Formats: sequence, C-alpha cells, structure tokens
Amino acid sequence: MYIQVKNVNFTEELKIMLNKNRIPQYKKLYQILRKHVDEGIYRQGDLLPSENELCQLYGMTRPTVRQALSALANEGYIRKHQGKGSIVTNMPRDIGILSVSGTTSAVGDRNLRTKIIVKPVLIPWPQEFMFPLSDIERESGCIYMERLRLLDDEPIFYDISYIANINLPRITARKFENRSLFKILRDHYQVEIKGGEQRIKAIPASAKISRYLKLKRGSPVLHLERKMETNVNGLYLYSSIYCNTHKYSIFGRF
Amino acid sequence: MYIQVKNVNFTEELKIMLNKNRIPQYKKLYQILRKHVDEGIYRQGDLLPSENELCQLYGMTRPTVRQALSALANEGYIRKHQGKGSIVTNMPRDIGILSVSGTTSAVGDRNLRTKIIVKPVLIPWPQEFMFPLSDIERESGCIYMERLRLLDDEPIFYDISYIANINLPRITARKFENRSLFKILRDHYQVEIKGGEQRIKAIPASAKISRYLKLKRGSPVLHLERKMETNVNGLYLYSSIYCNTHKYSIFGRF
DNA sequence: TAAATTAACTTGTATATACAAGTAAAAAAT
DNA sequence: ATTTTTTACTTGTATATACAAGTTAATTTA
Repeated sequence: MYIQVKNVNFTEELKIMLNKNRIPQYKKLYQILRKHVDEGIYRQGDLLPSENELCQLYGMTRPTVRQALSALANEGYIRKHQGKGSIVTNMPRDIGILSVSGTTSAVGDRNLRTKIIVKPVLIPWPQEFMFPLSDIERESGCIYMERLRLLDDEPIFYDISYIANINLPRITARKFENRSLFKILRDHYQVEIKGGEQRIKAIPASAKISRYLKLKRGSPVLHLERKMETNVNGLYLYSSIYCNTHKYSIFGRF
Repeated sequence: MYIQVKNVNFTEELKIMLNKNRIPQYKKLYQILRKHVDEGIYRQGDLLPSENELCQLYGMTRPTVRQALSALANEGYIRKHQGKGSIVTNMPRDIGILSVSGTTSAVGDRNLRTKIIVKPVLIPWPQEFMFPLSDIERESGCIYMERLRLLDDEPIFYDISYIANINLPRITARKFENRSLFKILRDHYQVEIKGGEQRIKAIPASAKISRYLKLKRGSPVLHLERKMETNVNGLYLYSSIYCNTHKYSIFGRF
C-alpha cells in the first residue's frame, strides 16, 4: 500500500502557503487606523490624515487608501466630509451590541467586569435551538458558556454563548474573565466577525434571569438572540443576551 | 435703492444648476438594483448579473459597478462571493427597524396597515427632547405625528415622529396612510437617510401605550429612540417607537 | 475695512488597466 | 468510469490618472 501524492509544483505550493495568510494592503491600513482609534491615538472629532498623506505615509495609491477608509466609515469609526476630511466619530466603540463588536466593547471597557457563571464546556447542541443549524455544526458539538457582565458592579448583561467546535483547539481551557470573547477569537484563532442577524424582544424576567440581573420577577428585560457570521467558512457564533435596561439603554449606530 | 447682483458667469451658474441634482452613475445603478430587489425582480438566492455584464449593460467601468455593488452589500441587499458572484440576501427588507429603512419596510409591506393617530402638525419642539437639538432645529419648529402600525390587524408599533421643519414644503398636507415616511421624503424631497443612532430599552407599558398596543399595563414593551441623519445638512429625523414584541421579534442584520 | 476672488487644500466620481484568487464546468488523462 | 487537469468564468486587490466639487484661508479688490 502506498499513498498517492498529487502531482504538484512544490515551489508553487510554498508560494501559495506563504501568501495564504497575506493581508491585503488596504486591510492592513484599516487595521492600523482602527487600532489607533481604539487606543485613543485619534480621538472623537479628530481629523485623520488626509488621503494623500496616508498614501505617502503607507506607500499606497489613493484608491487603496480610500478602500481602507470606506471600511472604517461603513463600520462607523469615521465619517467622511467632502472638502474637509475624515473625522473620527464620537463613539465608535459603542456600536457594540447592535453591530459587529462584542458586548465588552459595547460599553467602552471601562467599568465592565465579567463573571463566568458556566465555564466553557463542550456539549451537544440543544434540541430546539434558536437558529437552524447545519449538519457540520450539529456533528461537531457546541462550546457553551454563560457569563454575567457587570457595569459599575451592577449586573447588566447575562450572556449565553454557543460556538460550533470547529477548528478552535484548547478554547475551553482559556480564561474569559474580563476579556472579550471576540478579541480572543480574533487574536488566537484569526476568527473575525463579518456580520450577522439578531432578533430583539422585550420579555418579562424569568426566575433565573431576575436572580442574576437583580430584578423583580416579571419586570421588562431586553432579550437578544444573535447569529454572527465569521470569515471561517461554516463557523457561526450564537448568543442569547438578557439585558437590564432600567438604568442603561442599549446604544447603537447604523 | 437697488439690488446689487453678484458678478457671476451665468452660463457657469446654469451648468452648476443643472448638474446640481445630477446623480452619480454608481448611485443610479445602486438605485436600479435596489429597486429590482425590492420589487422581487431578483429574489433571495438569485445571482445578480456579473460585474462585467453590468458594465456592458449600463455602460460603466468595473470600479464604478463595484462601487454600486459594495453599497448594496454594505446595506445587506446582496452578499458577494469571490469566484461565484453577487447573491441576493434572504431578507433585505427586514433590516428595517435596526438599520436605514423605515418600519414599513421592516416587515415587508405585506400585511402592514398604518393608522394615523395624530396628523402631521407643526409644533414647537418639546422642552425636554430625547436628543440634543441645534439652534436651527429649535427655531424652525417641529413636524409632529403619531402613527399606529398594525400587522395582520394587530397593533405592533406605536410611532412618534419628529422632523425639523427645514425645506419640507407642504409636508403636513401629505397623506401618510400605508406609506413609508421615508419613501415620501425620498421621492418628494430627495431626502435620503444616511445613518443614525438609537437607544433601545425594555420598559413596562404605560397607560397610553398599553391602550394603543392592546397590552396589559406594565407588560414589557420595546422602546426605541432614534435619531436619523440625512443627506440634507442639518436635517435629522427623530422617532420614538414602542413595539409589542409578544408575537413578533424585531429582526435585524448587521 | 469689508466684500469678493483666488488658491490650496480636502474628498467624490470615473476611466483604463493588470493580475491574483476562488469557483465550477468542460476537457483530458488515467 | 473516475480522477485529474485545464479552461473560462467569477470577484478581489492594486496602480495610475484625471477632473469635479466642497471647504477653508489667504489674497486681492472695491
């Protein structure tokens, strides 16, 4: 018995391998600028360098720079004004809960604490899941976790997360206290959230939810069911989020 | 007494006037394709003509066509797949409530009826408004209206709208039954919603809201406060929306 | 001094071109 | 017949260029 090897040009293969994780220039610039906004190097209201300046700084042509900027504009990080320039938007981090980022970034990282209620465990998917699942997802099982998010020591979010166990080695061993699940996925697994869908309801607090969110039973609670698409084919993130909106509203840009 | 006329080249002025309402090519294509999707000429899952075909069909170059397509993709009308093509997304109309379009399009126009509770009237702005107002907005007064939206004869949305009275002649005379406010603004005033922000809460139904939405007092209701930016400088639309989410969820893509 | 014009920026729109990379079906090889 | 390769499509990335149009500040003009 022998293994048949496909007839390939190995130098070609190697080139492809090396180029596989190649990040396009416009995406590099996008990531740099987003990081600068996130880290406060550019603050709200600041003017970004002009497109021509960015061309010079990073050695690209204007269409490439514009591609990066329009990605930032689409996600609400900046707003472009003809004749003036690109202005950093007031609260890019607050897109959060209604957009691409996770709940950690939804409130600005400041006074948010995360308490793990149920550590990440690998379980079979629930019989009746809130979204339809593919066969691959069903087969690979589900990484399940429950987290309580406290803002100024008040419980605000109760998160239940479900992730298909696809290509995420050792994820159940990681620490999720005070870190965004999304950041971990991005930094350690190169998983980027690309979009998704959600359903929103106002519901009366159940016994469990009222206990965790320290509310009276039956008082109104915001309930989000979210399905998030990633750059990894077939990998979706699901979460069911209960929010105490008595004191804080959920804020979003669109 | 005489009126001093600015020294201008009138042919130049005329040219500018005529070009003033000129719509860019990519925007024309964007509008055409969006209309086709809205009207069901392209249905969910359908493949749009390829970029090169669109180039030929509409006499543009590929970058221009791509600009139109990426606008559609950003708003969730299509999804692009390298190597395959642009696929019409399952429920582009349902972006509605959480995105750019109005509530009429949020549920697909089908069984939605609109009942005017308070006809559009010009009033001064409320003392304590949910969003800060500019001086121009305050001075120009506020077009106010209340509408109840029924889905299959069940009251679902209670809309309170506020619009600054800037350059919207005769708007209080228009009929808003069963039509989207946004569509009227777009078709008659060339006002396009470009983005905005919103706050979402779960609150107990007040006496008024419970009456209109046919709910028990105190039962959970979704409350949205929205500020929408337009292409008209200084013109914002505001609305306060109460939703009965017992039967239906609010759905959104991001 | 005050108004108007000009100049020097900014982003917006558009063309033309080239090659990379993903997909799917036809064609060729086994 | 089955597998592999090729081919012909698709969208993605990138450059180079040009002019339009909005904004702001400096300059000129009255």
